[in-house]
Amino acid sequence: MKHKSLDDAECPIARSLDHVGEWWSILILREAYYGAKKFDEFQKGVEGITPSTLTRRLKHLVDTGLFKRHRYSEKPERYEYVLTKCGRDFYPIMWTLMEWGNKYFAPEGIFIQLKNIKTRKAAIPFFADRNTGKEMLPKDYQIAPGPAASAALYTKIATSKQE
Amino acid sequence: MKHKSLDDAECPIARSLDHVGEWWSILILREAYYGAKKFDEFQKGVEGITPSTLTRRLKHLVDTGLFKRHRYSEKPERYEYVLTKCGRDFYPIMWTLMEWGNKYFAPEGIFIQLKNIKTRKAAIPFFADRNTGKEMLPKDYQIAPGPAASAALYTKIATSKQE
DNA sequence: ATTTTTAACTTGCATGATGATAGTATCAGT
DNA sequence: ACTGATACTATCATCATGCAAGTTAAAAAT
Repeated sequence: MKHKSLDDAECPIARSLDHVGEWWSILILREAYYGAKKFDEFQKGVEGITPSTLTRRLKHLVDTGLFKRHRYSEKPERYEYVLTKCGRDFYPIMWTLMEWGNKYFAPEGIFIQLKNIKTRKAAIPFFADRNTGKEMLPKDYQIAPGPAASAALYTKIATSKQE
Repeated sequence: MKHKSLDDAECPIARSLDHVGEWWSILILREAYYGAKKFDEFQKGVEGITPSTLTRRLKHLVDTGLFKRHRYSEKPERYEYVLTKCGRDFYPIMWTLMEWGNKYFAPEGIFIQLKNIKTRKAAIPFFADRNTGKEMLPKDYQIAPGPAASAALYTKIATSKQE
């Protein structure tokens, strides 16, 4: 789809989506977390993606800094796609998407879940605030303008009655 | 974009994306968290969206259970879009997208952030595991097959070398 | 009484992105 | 020479989107 870049929007959510908001991008990242590095691994893991789309998406993810394209073979020219720090730090979004999906869209039961590697116990993740050490509940927090917010954004948020 | 539904995929991430994976959807949800309910509020808040796309997206979000279309006026036929529980429970994904965007794509500084309503202090969210009460670090956790996983999925995950 | 405004869309068209399918290029091994 | 692995590229019909304008219907303003 044609749509303008959100990279200059005054909103970190919009900017994040500018990097991973297109179809397939997050599924490609999921495969990377599973350990995929090579083109074919992504193609097999992400069911239904066409090679041309995979090429485009990988290129975009490399261009915006989530993957690094690394040449792992000289003679036959071969590349692999490895996550950068930025790409690795995407994991909280992956985890929350997984939890939300498990909660609302898994009537047949849980397909995948997070497990503690040592104890083998399924994790029950929740948000906590480092200031208090306590759980962050939506009723106690709201989105507020930060130091770099423009006057317009400030007004927009100030006059909104958040849920 | 034309693409098959991921609703039957054995992956909660794919299923979640089936609901909110299209362009604009998450931005529309963001506006809902700001308090938007009416069509025009969404259109003003989500910069650049066209009314036809907004109509389609709202319809999809209503169809898949994130919003409820509620008639708030009889004489002039008027509807508003209110979040369901499922839609409200999307907030962790919104929060993590916001944090990730603030961390990597906000060179000018923070535009918006989460604040504790009482203390007015900016939150520093992190994941904790209810089993241990401690922070969940990616190195200690991995994606594992759940009770409903098929043999094929089990094999796929078992043979992957996760990062 | 007439005009303007508000609210919630719909319609039509050109453009751009995607899915399906097939094909290319290079090298390794048999 | 042939097969297979790896990493794509090419073509084309179809679908989704952006853009701009129009619609409906009531309320509010003049």
